[in-house]
Amino acid sequence: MSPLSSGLLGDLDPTSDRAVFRQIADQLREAIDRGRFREGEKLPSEADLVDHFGVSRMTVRNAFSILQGEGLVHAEHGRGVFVRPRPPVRRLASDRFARRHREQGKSAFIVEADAAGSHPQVDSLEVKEEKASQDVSARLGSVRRVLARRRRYLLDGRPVEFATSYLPLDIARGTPIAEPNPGPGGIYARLEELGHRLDHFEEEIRARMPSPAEVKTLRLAAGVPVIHLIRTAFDTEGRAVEVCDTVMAADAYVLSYQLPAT
Amino acid sequence: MSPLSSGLLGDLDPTSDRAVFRQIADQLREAIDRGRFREGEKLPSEADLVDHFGVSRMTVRNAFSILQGEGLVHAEHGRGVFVRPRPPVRRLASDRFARRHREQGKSAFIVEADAAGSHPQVDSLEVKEEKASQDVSARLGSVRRVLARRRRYLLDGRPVEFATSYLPLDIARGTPIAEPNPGPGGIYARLEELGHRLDHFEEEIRARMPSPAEVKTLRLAAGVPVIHLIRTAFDTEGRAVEVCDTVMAADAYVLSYQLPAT
DNA sequence: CTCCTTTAGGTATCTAGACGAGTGGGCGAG
DNA sequence: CTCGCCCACTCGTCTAGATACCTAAAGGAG
Repeated sequence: MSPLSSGLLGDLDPTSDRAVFRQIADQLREAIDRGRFREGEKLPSEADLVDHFGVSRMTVRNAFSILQGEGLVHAEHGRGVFVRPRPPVRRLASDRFARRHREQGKSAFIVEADAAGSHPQVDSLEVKEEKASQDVSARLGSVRRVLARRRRYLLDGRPVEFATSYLPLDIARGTPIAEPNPGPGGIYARLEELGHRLDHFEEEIRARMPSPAEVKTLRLAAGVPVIHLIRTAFDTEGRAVEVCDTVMAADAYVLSYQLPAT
Repeated sequence: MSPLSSGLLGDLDPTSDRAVFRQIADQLREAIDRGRFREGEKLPSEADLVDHFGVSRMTVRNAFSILQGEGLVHAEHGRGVFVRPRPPVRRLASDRFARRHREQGKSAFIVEADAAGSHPQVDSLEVKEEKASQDVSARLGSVRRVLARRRRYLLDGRPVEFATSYLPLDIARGTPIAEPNPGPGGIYARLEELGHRLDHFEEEIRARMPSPAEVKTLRLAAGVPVIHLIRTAFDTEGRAVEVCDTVMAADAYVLSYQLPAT
């Protein structure tokens, strides 16, 4: 019964080359951008728009699917289509692996989330030895088998990233690193105790659309890309001692780096 | 005419809860992942799949639209649907603004692309004074108006990124920085000549789906996110002397950073 | 008052078909 | 042999339903 309170949306331009469903998407997008619909607010229903624009339902759904692909809205079965709220983001500073942050007790993720007032969780822990992929082997310097540590991170119940660390067996086997809980300061603290003093990290960053498996693991909404980060840790002798492969929900992160100008 | 050479695709599972169009998308995705269809290769036409699976055309199109959203395939009007080739990527190293790279002559982008054997172009140059956005003003330390330098970068004819640099007027006005071509070494070289010795940069990285305007400017295919990078340059006195806002086609870039472990 | 059922209003999926428009190969006219 | 046209194939857009299933609120049974 909401006859689309007049003024929110305009009319179609039948002379335009632009497809009708695109015009509808354009109008909705603009209305959202202008704040006519606020975050979390319900958009007009498909039926409302069918009436308003005098088009068939598929055309309206087509328009919505564009906006979904852009990550602007999300549909809830049986409820409606809503403006997607921007979730709070986690900022990753480039000094997040500084030694001083390791001295503490808990893992970096937990400490940081607690400080930000969120409720952190770590999940689906798995530690096992396995064959190194070609890529990991190349990064670690031709290792055949590795210790893999898999885990998923959640913030206030929402999965935000999952990561796998790979370590050469000659370093990790039989050490606390091979335990589910490696102890205070995480595996970097253990690596240093084992005599592998860390020198620097190298991070490679890509962004892409998630695979279906990633959508499931991170419970991603439509139109949310992932940030794929591959970090390699080097000790003072120049040896790569760990590769960490991380996939993050892009809408939950801002990465921050400092570069010297020299 | 191509009755879908048997074996490439299987059958539907009518007992499955999974929607038919998802099952079709799953099969196509798996076939692509397994290399049954190679990069650039044409997938079966909509009509082929309608015959093969015995479903309506909209159902097949729905399946294709999923794969398009994942960035796996792209459709060409009148030709077919093709496996999207992975374009060559540009690697951005974290030392790309090191002073030694500035001494040369040409801009960083040109030098680097030439070295990689590609044909670089810079485009849609615009230099003008304007009101600072709230965000830019905050980053530059409460400046009201700024000099904005806009440009777009292309590699072998393909747009890969566009960027806007913002500089405080008291620094840039009346200098070569306000010229379309700031001269060898780019604006960072000019800033140092003007006495603003650069100390470090701060980069903030986000990934998201592009706006329609960004799709147009970067000629982005469906299912390709953008990397949004905001760099702030600081001089040795701790003053922010430039903010550069860059939007990159995510499928064309790998960013690389070095972090100290100390 | 609580709990279950009903029902109205949403979206999800699917069908069947129509017309438009871009592409590229074949064929006939010259 | 060459050029231009036509046609088959292909994706793009749109219509008009039908059925399924989910959600939330109203109403009735206990």
